[in-house]
Amino acid sequence: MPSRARNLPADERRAVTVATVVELAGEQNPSEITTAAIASRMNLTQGALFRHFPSKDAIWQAVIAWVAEHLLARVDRAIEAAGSPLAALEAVFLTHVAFAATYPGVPRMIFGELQRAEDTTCKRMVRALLGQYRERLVRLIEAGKTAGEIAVEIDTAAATTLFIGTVQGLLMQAMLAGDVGRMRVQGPALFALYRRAIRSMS
Amino acid sequence: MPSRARNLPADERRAVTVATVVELAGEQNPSEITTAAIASRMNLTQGALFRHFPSKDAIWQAVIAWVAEHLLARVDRAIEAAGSPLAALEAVFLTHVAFAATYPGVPRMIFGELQRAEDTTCKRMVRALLGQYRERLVRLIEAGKTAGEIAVEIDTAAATTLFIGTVQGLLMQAMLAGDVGRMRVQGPALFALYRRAIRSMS
DNA sequence: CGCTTAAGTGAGTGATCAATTACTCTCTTT
DNA sequence: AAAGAGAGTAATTGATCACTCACTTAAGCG
Repeated sequence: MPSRARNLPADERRAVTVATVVELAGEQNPSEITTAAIASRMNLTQGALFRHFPSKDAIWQAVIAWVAEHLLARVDRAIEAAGSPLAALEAVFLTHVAFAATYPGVPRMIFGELQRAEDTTCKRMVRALLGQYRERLVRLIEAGKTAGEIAVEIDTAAATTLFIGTVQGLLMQAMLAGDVGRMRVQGPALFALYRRAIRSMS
Repeated sequence: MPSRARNLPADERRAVTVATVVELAGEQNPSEITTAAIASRMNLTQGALFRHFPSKDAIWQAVIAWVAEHLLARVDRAIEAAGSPLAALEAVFLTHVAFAATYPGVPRMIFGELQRAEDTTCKRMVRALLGQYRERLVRLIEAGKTAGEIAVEIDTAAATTLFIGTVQGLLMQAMLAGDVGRMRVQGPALFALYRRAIRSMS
């Protein structure tokens, strides 16, 4: 969202920068996004960015913080609105898929950070985000077991890994086809399979 | 595998180069591997690489061709040795996981290529590889349906996506923990969940 | 209005990287 | 043993990138 307004206050400029990076990451390989490209999209000179961020890495940290905040907020809202643990899992799944379809750059960034070998601040932030996400899944799966919706003999850790992998598979399919919109269409069929994997045999 | 021999014949040098890139990709972000780093690992000067490859991109193409050849060969061997479609699916799964654990750089490369937005030769090769892989999965799942091992009401396309996603989830878990070895341990539990998702209810 | 402060400009700088090139070394073949 | 071909060296080139800085412009406030 390139604003026409000039001389934005610092916090707004930072927010616009984050939004711009998310937008650019949806169009190209995140690791190839240059500060010049970010600035150009914002109708700004490249040097101006460094008035608001001490380094390019700081920009990435701000972006990841934005993602963590918004994704987890949406997930929590989906969980609250659901009537049962299994319904909540489905709502989280569809929320996650919708988020990825809305901001296709986000999964690309997450992938990119994870495949980095060194333990950077960004990678640690991504790891923390996934940890919190996984925490919520564990809680739902355990609740589903006591509610009788999910088979008690299921390995909870494996079930969370499969949940994330299910989203992942959908994402990879979409990246292959270059069509993020199809994710929303294929999502329900994939979750149906996931439900078969974990449901109790009543 | 840096060879001590100097002045290798061209085809051997190309093979060593591919092996070196696969090795390096297991240690660092593939997109950050420089021609200087490859050469240095081979005890060679950077310029020498360009005697054998016209460009850096050509090196990547050779690496992806190597991956496609070896991964598919292992998968096909696993399928042939299995006694039933469902057993073959499990064998493919474990083979894939073992391959990723042996060459941790390979999934990193695949991810990296897929998240590239432009339609490069490398990305097309990765897409072709995944297409052939998916073809084999479709064949096994259809065979499993007629054999009564897999529920006929399953969406075959979704089942292949889930299969790949299952491996994917395992990989992401491993990349997060920085421990590729644990993949082999957690593999069976994950495939058990996948089996629950697709098996027939006899 | 005038002054202060924050935001933005635009031309750098040094580092890094893929690719090139002129030259040297090392095999193989006869 | 001589010679030619192929493999490797080492220095270089041009492009790109993150980051800097002296200067200019705009916004807000008494």
